[in-house]
Amino acid sequence: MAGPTVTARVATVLSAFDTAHNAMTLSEIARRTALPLTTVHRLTGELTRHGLLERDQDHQFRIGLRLWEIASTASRAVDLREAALPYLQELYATTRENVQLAVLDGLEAVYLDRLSGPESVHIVTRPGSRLPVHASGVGLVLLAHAPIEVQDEVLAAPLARFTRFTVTDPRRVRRTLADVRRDGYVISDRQIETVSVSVAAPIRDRTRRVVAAVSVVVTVGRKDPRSFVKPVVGAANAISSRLPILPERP
Amino acid sequence: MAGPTVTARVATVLSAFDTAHNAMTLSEIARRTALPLTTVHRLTGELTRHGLLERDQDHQFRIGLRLWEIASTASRAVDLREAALPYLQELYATTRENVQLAVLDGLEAVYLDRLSGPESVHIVTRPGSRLPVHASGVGLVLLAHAPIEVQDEVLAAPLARFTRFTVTDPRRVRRTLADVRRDGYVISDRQIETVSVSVAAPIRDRTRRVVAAVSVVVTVGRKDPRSFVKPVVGAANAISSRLPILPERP
DNA sequence: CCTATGCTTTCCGGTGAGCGGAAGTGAGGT
DNA sequence: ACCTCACTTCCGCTCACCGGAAAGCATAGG
Repeated sequence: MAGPTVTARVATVLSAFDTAHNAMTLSEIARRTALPLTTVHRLTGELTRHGLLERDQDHQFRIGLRLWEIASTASRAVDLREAALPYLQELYATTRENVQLAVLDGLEAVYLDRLSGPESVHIVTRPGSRLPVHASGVGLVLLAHAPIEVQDEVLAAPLARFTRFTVTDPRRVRRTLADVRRDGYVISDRQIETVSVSVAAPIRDRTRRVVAAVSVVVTVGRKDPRSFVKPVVGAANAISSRLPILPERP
Repeated sequence: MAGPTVTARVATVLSAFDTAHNAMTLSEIARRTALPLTTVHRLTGELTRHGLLERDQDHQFRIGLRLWEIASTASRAVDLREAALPYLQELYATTRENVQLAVLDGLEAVYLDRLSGPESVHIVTRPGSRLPVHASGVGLVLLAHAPIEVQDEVLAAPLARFTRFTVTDPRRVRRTLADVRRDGYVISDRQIETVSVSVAAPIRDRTRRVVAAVSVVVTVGRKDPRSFVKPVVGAANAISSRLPILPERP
C-alpha cells in the first residue's frame, strides 16, 4: 500500500539515520534504504542543499543542523522534557542513580531524556532511542495506560526476550499491567539487563491521562528497589502537576 | 534558481516551524510557506503518515516525535553539545549566570544550548534559535574565525541594529574581529539587549579550527565583565581539549 | 605501468506522481 | 437561515521524478 512517493522516500532516507548510523556514505544510505543509488543521490543532494543533511569532506552524510534546529524548537518532546527537567534533576540528586523520561509512540517507548552520573549503572538507552514496552519499567507503565487496542497489538506479537528474567508470556504481562494500574508504579526486575532493576511511575496531564513515564534504574542487589518507589512516584506527581496542557494525539 | 521540487517543498513546510510557531493549522502553514493549500494538505498528510509531523485533535500540526528522534540521535549538534555540557555546567556553577554554546551555520549563529538559573538575566536566545553574528559575543567570535568569504558576505549586507550600542559600521566590526583573534575572547557590551553584556571565547577542535563558541551573559553594571574572561576562556579551552574529532564541512 | 574495485556523479528519455483549481463538507458565528 | 473560514476530496494536465547506463575518481594490488 505504501506508494513510492517522493515524500515517502525522503522520510525513508532520513529514517536511515539512527544512533548506530549517524554518518553514512551515499551508497551506505542506498543499501540501508534499499533505494536505487541514483535516487538516493538526487534526494540527498537536495536535502543537503536545504540544510536537512550535511556532508563532510569524507563524503559522509549526517543530519543537518537545520533539521536539529527545527526539531529542537518545535517538538512536543521538547515541551515535556523542559517541564520535567527540574524534577528529574531533583530525583537524580536524591538518588544518584539513572533517571529516565519516556513516552509512548506507536507500539514502542521513546526515551526523551536520561540523567546519569559516574556512580550509576551503565544502561543501554540514550535520549532518542526506542525500546519495546513489555519489559522495561517505563514501558510497562506506558503500556498499562495505553489504549486497549495498543495493548492487544503489543501482546499479540511475540515478545522479545532480553534476559532470562524477561516476562514473555502475554498473560503474565497483562497481570503486571493490572498491578501497575492499581499500585501507581512498577518494579521491573532485571528484565532488560541482568545487572539492573528499574522503578517507574506514570506522569499525567491536566486531564489525568498518562502522557509519559519516569523511572530510576539501579544496580541489582545494592539497595532495596522498593525504597525508590516513594521518590519516583513523588517526582512523577510533581511533574504531572506542573505540566502545560498537552495536545492529544488523534 | 530554486526549482519547485517536492523535496524543496518538504523542506519549506518543515522550516515553517520555529520557536514562535510550534503548532500550526493547515492554512497557517500554507500562508507561511506561500504554497497552495491543496499542496500543503497533501504534503502534511504524507509527512504525518511517516511520523515526521503530528496532528492533535485541534487539527494543529506539530513536529513529530520521529523527527525529533532522528535529529537527537544523529546530529553533529548533539555530539558537540554532549562533549561541552559538563564544562558548561561547571561554568554555570562558578558564575551563576547564563551560559551559552553556539556554532556558525551559513551566515548566522545557531544556539545549541543554554544554561540559566533564577538569578540570571532573562535573555532572548533559546536552544535552536538563530541570531546574526555581528553583534553578540558568540557571534563575533564565530565570525572572527570564519572563512574570509563569510566575513565579507556578512559585512557587505546592512547590519541589523538591536540597541543603540549595536555596532553597525562594517569597518568597526572588522577592527573588533581582529581584536578577537588577537585576544582570544570578546566582550559584547549591550549590543543585543540594553540590559546585558556577554563575554565569549572560541572552542577549537584537534586541528585548532574554531568550531563553536561559548559565552556568559551577565547583567550590565553588576560586576566587571572582565572578571568573567578567565572562567570563560578556561571553559572554552577545557572543551576544546576534550572534543572528539569533528567532521569538517566542505 | 595497467587493471581492479568501490564509490560518486552526470546524462537523458519515458512516464506516472505531483499539481492545484474547483467544488464539496463541516463547524462556528451572527 | 445565512455567511465565513478551514479543511477535504476530485480529477485531468504536465513536468519533475525516475533509474539504467556510463563516465569520473580515487585507492589498492599486481
